[in-house]
Amino acid sequence: MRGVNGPARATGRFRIALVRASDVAYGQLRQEIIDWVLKPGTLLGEIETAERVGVSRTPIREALTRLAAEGLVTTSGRTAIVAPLSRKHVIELFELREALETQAARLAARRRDPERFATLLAEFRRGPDPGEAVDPRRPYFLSSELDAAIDEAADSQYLRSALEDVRGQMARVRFYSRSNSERLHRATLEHMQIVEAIHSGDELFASQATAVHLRNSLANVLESLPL
Amino acid sequence: MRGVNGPARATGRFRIALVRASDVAYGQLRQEIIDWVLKPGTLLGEIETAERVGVSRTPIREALTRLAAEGLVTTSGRTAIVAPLSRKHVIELFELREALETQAARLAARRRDPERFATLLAEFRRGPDPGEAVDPRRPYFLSSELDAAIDEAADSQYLRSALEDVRGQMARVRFYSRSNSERLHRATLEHMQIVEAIHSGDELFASQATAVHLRNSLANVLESLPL
DNA sequence: AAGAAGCATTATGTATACATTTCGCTTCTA
DNA sequence: TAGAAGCGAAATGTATACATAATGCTTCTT
Repeated sequence: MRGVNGPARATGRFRIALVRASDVAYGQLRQEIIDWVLKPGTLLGEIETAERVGVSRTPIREALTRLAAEGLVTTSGRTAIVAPLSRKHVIELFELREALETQAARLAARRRDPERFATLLAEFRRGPDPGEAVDPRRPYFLSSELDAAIDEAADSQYLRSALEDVRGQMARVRFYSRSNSERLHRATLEHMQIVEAIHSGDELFASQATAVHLRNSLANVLESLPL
Repeated sequence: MRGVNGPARATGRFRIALVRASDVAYGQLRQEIIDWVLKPGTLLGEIETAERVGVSRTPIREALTRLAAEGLVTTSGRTAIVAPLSRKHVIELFELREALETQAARLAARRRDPERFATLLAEFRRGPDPGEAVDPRRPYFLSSELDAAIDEAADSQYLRSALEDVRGQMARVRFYSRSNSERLHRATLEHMQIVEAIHSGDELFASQATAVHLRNSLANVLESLPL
């Protein structure tokens, strides 16, 4: 397999940025771990993984290193495995998440652009247009909109990158725990309360409402988690 | 340079674990960054770094990937540089640190072994033995003892690993900001208050005392930081 | 003289070769 | 039959070869 390497290709005046093989490997493995195609504990042999993904061992190694730093892969001795995920792991994940999200909410309340959160609040309050079908994915969309707005408002680089790692883990947890429409509704209400607190610049209540939301969320996850 | 590879060597019934070249590279680069031998913004070319450290590019690449995940190296496009460190970076680092340390203190107060923190408190209270010289490094030693005790008591894996990354960054900041003996004394008093709070199981006060300590610490760092 | 174009050097990204260890299987022995 | 020892296959760790892109310098043109 010669001559397939090189990170980018220039064609005329346009530059077509070919993604690096290590990025492809990282993205694919990450998605497969989140989607439980690769289950917790699965052994990630370099050679086997390289052949499966279709690149050589070098970019696989880099991808595995990155995933290990992100917490999705654990390296026990010489071998890399998909990070285990027990109830204890989930609980500890939420302990980190609580630390990060409450701080992010507090900073967001301190620095937010009120316009931005007024708009977001309107989106939360707006139901489906008349005659339009209810989009079951809308709560998830709104939730990620909120995450993005908080990240932007909090404007704290290190906090943000720590949160990104945690969200990757959360995606994996959420994929496996069954979503409950009753819980989904209540979660949306909790999100609205957080948006309101940030909008009004109430740091304390923003962090408290976030803490409450996370406790409820953890309880729901643990309840619906078949582990 | 052939035949120098291989991760471990078995000799008789003892196994002498040879460290991997990537670990050596990681450790050396990390220390050099923390000690400001490699200053913020320094370009870390793979070839040059490999020759300097004395290994090939492969382990250097892994070390750089790890350092990037840890936040000590920034990768802007294709090139890796030692992570910049402005006042803004320091402030944002403390925003993350506040989130993590207050949570760790809270969890530690919840789960601590009272004996452990009673012992630690005694160590804090004990002055130098009669006739013994005052050890100027003692405050730093006590501080890291406290960190270890909190990590152990909090018993939360993800939180701990996030804290480890932050502490690496902090070591770099601390190395550059001048230590002030007046501040050092007050910091020790603040530490004692944290130990007391955790010892008595007072979660709220443990996190509050930690927050206060971090604010004071940040103020001191910013004051003595020649950036 | 200033700017653009082209070429050479150098760096990164990837693949692969090779040394060594580890792990599993077989076989031998008590 | 159980356990240990030895052998072989496979995997990891490292070095290096090679392809391509980026960078800087020279040169040509207007």
